[in-house]
Amino acid sequence: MARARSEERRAEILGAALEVIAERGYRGASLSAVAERVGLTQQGLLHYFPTKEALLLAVLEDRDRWDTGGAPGDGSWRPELLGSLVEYNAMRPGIVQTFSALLGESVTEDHPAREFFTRRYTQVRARMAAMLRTEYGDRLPGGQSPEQAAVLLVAVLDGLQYQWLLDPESVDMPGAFQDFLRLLRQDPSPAPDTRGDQE
Amino acid sequence: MARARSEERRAEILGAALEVIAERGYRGASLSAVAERVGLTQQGLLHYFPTKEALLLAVLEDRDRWDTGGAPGDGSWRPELLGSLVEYNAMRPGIVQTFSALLGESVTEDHPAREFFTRRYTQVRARMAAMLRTEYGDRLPGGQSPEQAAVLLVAVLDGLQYQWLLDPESVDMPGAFQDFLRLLRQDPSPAPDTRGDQE
DNA sequence: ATTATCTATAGATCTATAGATAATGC
DNA sequence: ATTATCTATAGATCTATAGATAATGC
Repeated sequence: MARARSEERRAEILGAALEVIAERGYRGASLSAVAERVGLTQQGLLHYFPTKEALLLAVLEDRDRWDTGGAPGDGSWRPELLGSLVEYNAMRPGIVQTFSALLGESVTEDHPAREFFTRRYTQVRARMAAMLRTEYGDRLPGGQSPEQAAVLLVAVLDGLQYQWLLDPESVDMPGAFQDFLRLLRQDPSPAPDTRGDQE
Repeated sequence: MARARSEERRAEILGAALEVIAERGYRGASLSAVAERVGLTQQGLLHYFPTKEALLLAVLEDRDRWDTGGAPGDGSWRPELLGSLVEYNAMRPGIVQTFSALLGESVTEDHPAREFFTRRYTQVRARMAAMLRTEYGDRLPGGQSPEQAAVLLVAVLDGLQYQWLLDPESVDMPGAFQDFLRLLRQDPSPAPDTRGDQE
C-alpha cells in the first residue's frame, strides 16, 4: 500500500503544480505555493520531486500521457473529433492556460520545457498530417499538401487559445475552429457567424 | 540637450529590456540584467523607470507605436503586405520572441501585460476585419464574414510564431502564412510545398 | 536647481541541502 | 529498513527606498 499512497501523493502534487503554473507560469511558480496546496512544506515536496525542474517535466509527461492517451495511436482520428476536443478545452480554461503559459515561456532561453515542446510539435504536426492524408489524400480540396495544412491547423489551435484566454467573451474558440475546418474543406456552407468581437 | 540625452538613455534601456525579456520573459528578467547591458547599476536604471512594471509597460507602448506606426491608420492595408510583414519578422527572431514570450506570460494571473494584450487583440482583430472587408466585401470567397476570418488570421500569425521559434528549421513561417492567405482566397494555385517538417 | 548615478541596505523570496523524527512494512 | 515529513539554514537573488555625490543648465 505504501507505493499506492506515494503514487497518490505524487498525483496530488502534479495537480497542484498544474494549477500554480496556470496562475503564474513556471518561472513564477514557487515550490512553496505548490506544497501549500497539498498541505506539505516546500521541503516535504522535494521528497517527491528532487528539483523544481523535475516537477515541471513530470507535469508535462503526465499531461502528455493523458492528452495523447485519450486517442489511439494514429489512424482513427478525424477532423470532427478535433472539433470536439476544442469544445472540451473551452470548458477547461485551467488546463489550456497551463499549456499556453508554458508554451510561451518555452521559447525563452534555457527553458526546461523547450525541448519537450519542440519534440511535441514535431509529433503533433506529423499526426495531423497523417490524419489529413487519411481524410483527403495527398491534396486537400484547397490544393495544400497534408503537411502544409497541418502546420496551419496546429497554429490555429494555439493561436485561438491565446485570444480566447485573454478575452473569452469576444472569441468563440470552438466556432472559429469549425470555420477553419470548413475553410480546409472548401465548404462554403452556412457559416453561422452568430458570434462576437463586437466590443 | 539634457532632455535629449535622457531620451536617448531611455531608448537604450528599452532596447536592452526588449532583449532581456526575449531571453527570460518578464518574470524571469531582472532589472540588474537590463541595467548591466547599458552600463548602469540596477538602482541607476530605476531613475528612468520607477518600477519594473513601468519598464515593461514602456517597452510595450514603445513597440506598439513602432509596429502600428509603420502602417497608416486603417484603410490602406492589403493581405500581401501582411505577407511581407511575416517575412520581415522571420528575419528578426528577437522581436518575435519578446512578443511571444510576453503573450504567453500575459494569460497568467495579475500579469501587467494582460490588459495591454487584451486591448491590442481587440484592435488587431478589428483592423484585420476592416482590411478583409475592403478586400473581399462582406463575405470572403469561402463564405466567412471578415470578422470570422480575422480571428483565424490572427491565430495563424501567432501560432506560426511559436512553431517557428521552437523549430525554425522545420517551419517555414512565411510560406505557411502564404498558404493560409491562399486558403482564404480559395486560390488553388501552385502551392509549392518546397519545404519541411521532414524530421 | 535639476538630473544622473552610485553605495548601502531593508525586506522578501526562492531553491536546495542536512539532518532529525515519526510512521510504516517486513 | 524505508518512507514521509519536518525544522534549520545556507546562499542566491530580487525589487525598491534612502541618501550621498557629481555633473549640468540656468
